[in-house]
Amino acid sequence: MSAKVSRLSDVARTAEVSVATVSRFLNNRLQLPEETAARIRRAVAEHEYTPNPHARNLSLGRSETIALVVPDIANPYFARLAAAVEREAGQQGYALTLCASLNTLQREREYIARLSGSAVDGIIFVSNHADDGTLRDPINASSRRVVILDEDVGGVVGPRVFSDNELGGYLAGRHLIEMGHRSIAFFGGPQAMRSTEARLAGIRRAIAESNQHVVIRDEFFGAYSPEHGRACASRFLSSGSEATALLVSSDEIMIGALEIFRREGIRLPSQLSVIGFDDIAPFVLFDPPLTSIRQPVEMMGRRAVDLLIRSLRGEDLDRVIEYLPVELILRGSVSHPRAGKRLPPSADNQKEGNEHDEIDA
Amino acid sequence: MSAKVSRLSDVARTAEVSVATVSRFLNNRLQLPEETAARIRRAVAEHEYTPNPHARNLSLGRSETIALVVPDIANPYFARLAAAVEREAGQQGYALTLCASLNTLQREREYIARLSGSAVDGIIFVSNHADDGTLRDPINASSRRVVILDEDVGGVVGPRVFSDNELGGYLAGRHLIEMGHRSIAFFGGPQAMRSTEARLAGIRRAIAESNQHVVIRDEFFGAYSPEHGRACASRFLSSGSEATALLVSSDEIMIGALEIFRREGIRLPSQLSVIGFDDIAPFVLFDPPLTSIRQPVEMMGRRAVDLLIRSLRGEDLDRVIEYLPVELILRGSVSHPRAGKRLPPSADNQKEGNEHDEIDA
DNA sequence: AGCGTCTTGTAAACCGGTTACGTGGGATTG
DNA sequence: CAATCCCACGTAACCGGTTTACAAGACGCT
Repeated sequence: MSAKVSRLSDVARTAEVSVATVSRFLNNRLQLPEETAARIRRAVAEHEYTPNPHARNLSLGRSETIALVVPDIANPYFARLAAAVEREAGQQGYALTLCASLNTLQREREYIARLSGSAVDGIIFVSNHADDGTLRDPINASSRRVVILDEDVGGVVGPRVFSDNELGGYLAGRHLIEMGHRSIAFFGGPQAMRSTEARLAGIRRAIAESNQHVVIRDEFFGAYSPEHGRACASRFLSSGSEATALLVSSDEIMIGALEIFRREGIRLPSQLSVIGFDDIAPFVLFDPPLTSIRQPVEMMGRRAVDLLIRSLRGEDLDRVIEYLPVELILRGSVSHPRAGKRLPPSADNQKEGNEHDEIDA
Repeated sequence: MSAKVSRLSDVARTAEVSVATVSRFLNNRLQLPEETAARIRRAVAEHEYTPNPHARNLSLGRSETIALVVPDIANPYFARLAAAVEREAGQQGYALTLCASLNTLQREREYIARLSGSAVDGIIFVSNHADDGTLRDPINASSRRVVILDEDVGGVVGPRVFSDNELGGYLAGRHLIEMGHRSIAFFGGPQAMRSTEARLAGIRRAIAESNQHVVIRDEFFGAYSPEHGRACASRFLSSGSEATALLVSSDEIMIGALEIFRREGIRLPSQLSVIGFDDIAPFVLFDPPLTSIRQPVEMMGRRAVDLLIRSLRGEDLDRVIEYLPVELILRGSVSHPRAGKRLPPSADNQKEGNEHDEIDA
């Protein structure tokens, strides 16, 4: 089938020069008189020569490959991130290998270990669980070759890129307060994480600036998962909370929460205003269309790649942290608080469908 | 920072044997008396030795890495596929490199070229546009190292994994007919593609089996994109089509179409019943929850990896084609056809929200 | 004693590039 | 005219593994 692949030496022989000459010529490390250059070009074409990447990697000590470690690629948020990272990496001449950590320290460490084995040149590292310290040391040990993305890992030095979570919390909080809400619930991610803290801090700043008496009523923390969303929503409803508005810290949590609200016949936004976070899912088409904080996912991916590659080239980026701006996307899931009292969940107030509330302009 | 990484020779020196002995011992190609074995094991541990992958790859001529070529990773459908592929590959000891083709032949060919350069051992190839023949030859030239997934590429020999698109069309068609629809519209993918043809063929089989007079009214073909979905929906509405039901060939197309239907105030399912295809997006939460054909995405990914790896090991799988079963997920977007006449689109029948129809059991 | 056969191991040739160093010859310079 | 420099390229040593070919010693057998 495919003819034997040609090697550098084949080209050299045909061009009647040494392998060194061909290698250096092809890598632009050598000016040659046009005649010789043409001979080499002709030989390359004739043999359809492409350098063997394994040999090149071994010789060069690098592979022009970076790894992206994410908890789960099927998650649309990480998928978008991965797409952006792949794109930018590709443009810079790097291939991308994909690693799903499933949020386990075990696998995360394994992937970092690939660095020292130099299977990949660098890693973009996204985790979304708290670190017990196990991650910090191996990451720091391979300094200049890791950038942290999306969620901080305590104690590592090195370039980091995040979305501006505090701003997200702030924008959401301000909007809710402006709409008249005075009691706000928060379905957060894992408690110990910087992003969760920052979002909460943002809400608090909005409260402080408002000069109103606003309280954060029900704070629930847990995994970025529909399960956690369902749990939050159930606890929220059965607590009989007086909160009239809700900030939900991720699409995944939102999806779970909405399932429960729908099942329990909670009408949005008249009985409860909600704001999402991430805005990756097609929230325009939800019932109602969801107002949401949008994360700058594409830009995060690109910035991370850029920092990593510059870092690999030797720049000292250890102190750089980028916070990329989020946006508030206004849709139909926030209204003024109304008197519509929510019922605690029970077996018999489940409805087949639910009515779509009118939306306040 | 990190101490110099150790090489095989370091281990050999410490263990007081030759490198060949260590290598063969570590690769289980040599039985050694316990005493020697222990010395080597101790030396390995002491040096924290891991073989240099580049050297290994060069020597072995393979890299235990496969590539997944998809049009776009951000697309949740491909993201799910990628997750499944990564998972299965990882379990079989293979790394996965991710390649976004953006549906361009140019890039698809580049990625296939990486095979002959042996940057990767094999490729799982997903395209979703028709091939003009350019793909067939390079793929066939690297036989035993490519598996085609999800959408056929004309003329290639080699293992292939698809979902059972014909069955999908059939299940959708049968359901619609059973619900009383006699005029069905079809928003398809690209016309020339096998998957599109198969789905249409499925509907036709359902019609034939029904012994009813059923017609397929508006067939629109185009890209798997929201834009195409919007275009389909606009043309469909302005054509004043009499179709009472609609099969939409992908989540992406559906998302675009729903935008238009919503904007034009079309009520689902009373004015129009719809069935989706893919069922990756959280359609439960849509308005109304969407009935949909679900593709066996996880299984497709796993099967593709399995076939590829067996193929790499030399098995002759050139004739195997797997069709994996789809399911019909019943939700709320299909009802009996009603008299509710749809209005052609105009500037003044746009509504802010839309009412949620009751759903027929 | 002589011989075949394990066992245990070594030396060296690969894999296919990159690159430090060297060299012959013509042009330039003191 | 010798010394120097530059051009155009060659030689060979890497990179760090795997693997083939082969050898020395132990052991058993005749």
